[in-house]
Amino acid sequence: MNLPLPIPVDRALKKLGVDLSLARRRRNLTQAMLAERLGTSVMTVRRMETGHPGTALQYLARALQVFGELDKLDELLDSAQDTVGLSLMNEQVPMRVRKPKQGSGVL
Amino acid sequence: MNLPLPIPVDRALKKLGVDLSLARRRRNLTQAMLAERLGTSVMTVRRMETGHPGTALQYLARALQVFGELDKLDELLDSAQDTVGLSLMNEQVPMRVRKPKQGSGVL
DNA sequence: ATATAATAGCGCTAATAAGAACATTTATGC
DNA sequence: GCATAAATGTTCTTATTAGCGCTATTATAT
Repeated sequence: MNLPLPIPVDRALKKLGVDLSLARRRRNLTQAMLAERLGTSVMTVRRMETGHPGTALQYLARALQVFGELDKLDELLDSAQDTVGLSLMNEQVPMRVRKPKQGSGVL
Repeated sequence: MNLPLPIPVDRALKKLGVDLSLARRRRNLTQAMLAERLGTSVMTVRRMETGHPGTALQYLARALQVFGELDKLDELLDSAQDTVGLSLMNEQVPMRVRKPKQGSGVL
C-alpha cells in the first residue's frame, strides 16, 4: 500500500481535487461550509482538493451528492461504459475467475 | 465522519463496488491477482467491491488504471461536465468564496 | 492600502482502515 | 457428482487517516 503512487494515478487524483475545488467555488461554498455538509472536517475537504491518495471514498461520494452529481459516480464504471468486455452481458460474466496455469494475460 | 451514510451515497458506493467486481471478472482477474496489481491486499479489494465507505481513493484510481479506464476519473467532475456552474469560465471562478452574511443558498 | 476572512501548513491524539491468518461457503472444471 | 480453489466472513494487530488547535499566508471587500 505504500508503493509509490503511479504518476498517472497521482495526476488523476490531483485533477479530481482541482475539479472538486472548482465545483465547490462555483456553488459559492467555502471549504468550511462544504465540510459541514459532508459531515466532516475542513482538513478532509482540503486533503481531497489537493488530491491526497488516502482520503476515504465516502467523502468523494458525499461531495458529489452535495453538488448534485452523484449519478456521475454510478456511470463511472457502469457496464455500459466498460469498453473492454462489452461483448459479455452482465449475466454471462462468471461469478468466479479461475487463475490460469500459465499467464493468459487478457490485460 | 461517523454520521450515518446517506442512503443514496451508500447505494452509489455499493453499485460502484459491483461494477468494479464485474470489470475485474470481465478481465479474467481474481481478487488476489487484482490486489497484487494494485499493490495492496485482497481484503482491500474485497472492501472496495462491497462498497466499504472508508477505502482510500487511491485504490479506486489504481483499479481504474489497471482496467485502462483512468480517464473516466478525469471526466468525473470535469468542468465541461459540471452542469451547475456552466456559465462561469474556470478563470472566472473566484479563488476564495466569501461566506454570505445571511444565507444566499445557491444549492 | 488595509482589514478581514478563507485557505494552507504542522504537530498531536483518537478513531479507523489495512493487513495477515484462519475457517467457511460455494462456483466451476473435471 | 466431486474436488479444487475463489470468494466470503471473522478476529486480531498494526499503520494510517481523521479530527482538532494553532499559526501563517493571501485573496477580496471596503
